[in-house]
Amino acid sequence: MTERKPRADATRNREAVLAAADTLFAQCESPQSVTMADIAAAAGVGKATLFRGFGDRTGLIQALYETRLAPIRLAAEEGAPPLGPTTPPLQRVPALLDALLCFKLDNRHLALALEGTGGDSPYAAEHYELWHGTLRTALERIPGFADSDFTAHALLAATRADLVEHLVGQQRTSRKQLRAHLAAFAARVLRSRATDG
Amino acid sequence: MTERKPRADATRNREAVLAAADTLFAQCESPQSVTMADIAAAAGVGKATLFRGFGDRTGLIQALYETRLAPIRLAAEEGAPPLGPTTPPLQRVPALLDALLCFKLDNRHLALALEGTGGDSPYAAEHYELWHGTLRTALERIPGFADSDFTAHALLAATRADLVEHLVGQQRTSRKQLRAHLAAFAARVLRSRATDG
DNA sequence: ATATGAAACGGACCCACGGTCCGTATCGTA
DNA sequence: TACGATACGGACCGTGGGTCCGTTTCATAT
Repeated sequence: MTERKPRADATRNREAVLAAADTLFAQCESPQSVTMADIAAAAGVGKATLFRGFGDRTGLIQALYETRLAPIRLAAEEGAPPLGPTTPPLQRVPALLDALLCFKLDNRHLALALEGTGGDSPYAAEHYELWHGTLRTALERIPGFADSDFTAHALLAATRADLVEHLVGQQRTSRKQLRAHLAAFAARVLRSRATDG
Repeated sequence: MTERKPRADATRNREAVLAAADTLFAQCESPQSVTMADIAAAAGVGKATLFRGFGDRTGLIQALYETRLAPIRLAAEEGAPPLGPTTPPLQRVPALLDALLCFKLDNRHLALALEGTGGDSPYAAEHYELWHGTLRTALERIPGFADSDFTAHALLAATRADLVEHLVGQQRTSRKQLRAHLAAFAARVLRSRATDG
């Protein structure tokens, strides 16, 4: 037997940490105020366990974010319309953006924690590449659509966590309004044909 | 005499600090790596002088940013076309965005430092309100243009410092390309009439 | 010139937080 | 039940933002 089962306490602790971090970020005022020690304490675990399991703060936040996002990502990669790849791009692009926006609305603090990690650019994260790739591909399928790479970046930028937080948290924009705004914006970008002068 | 002249050393030190911070940010690899102690040392000044003069790290960076941005801001507020307020909006909006982009290209590290301060949202900064207001006003002047408020946010989001850094610093996009991309994107947004269905 | 007090100075100091170390406890296997 | 591998936890460390307070320097009034 060269295989070795992973230890039970390790996986149990990993779950405990993710759960604790999730609730802490959800409750907190600002992600900045949630420390690694807080998370460890809330999970009933030593600090070293956090760093052993996730590398560093960014790693933990990314793991948590990725876990939460997984269902949506799956739906976008191989799910049914309107998110899945079989959807015609003119419907799929707005659907993808709306799904992402809703996710950020539902996980404001977590998204804020991820994008505001400080030193590490949010554009380095794996999941960003994924969304960007998906969106870019969809845009490329629109006949005569140019600059799909930059356009994908620009559209994603409109869903940045701190912008969402600013509009919803500070300026009291409603969820419905924000979704409508983003949809209208995306529509504007998509509607405009590349037959410019 | 109830008035009192400001002390000479105070103003002199303020300038020294701003100059030192400017060069340090310009040279550094990542804004994160420039510490307050570094700036104080480079300026030949005690740390307390930084905090007395600017409040905290964010305050210092904002002051520096504001100083550098002032000429462009002035041109946008009361200058001649194509930046000034007399320009027709369909030309002015792209001009404003291009000016802002160029500024961020020329001051990548500084802009990165400002937007990546961590706890403090870049949307809280005074200068953001200014740009947003200017852009929104210009958009409102376009007949039949809806959602100018959100659109202004979304367009500005396409010039975010970390996006610029990602495209130029990591992905080797050239200055010319990036400007062209942003211009094309803005054109797409502007070209599309609000006569949607 | 000089006395005077307000304003500014500087660097030692504090503390919160991310990250590490290592002796100890626990798990899976034989 | 013995044993090696793996994970544990909390004391510990370094760094960096921000503060305190005794000292110095400036502008003013005589």
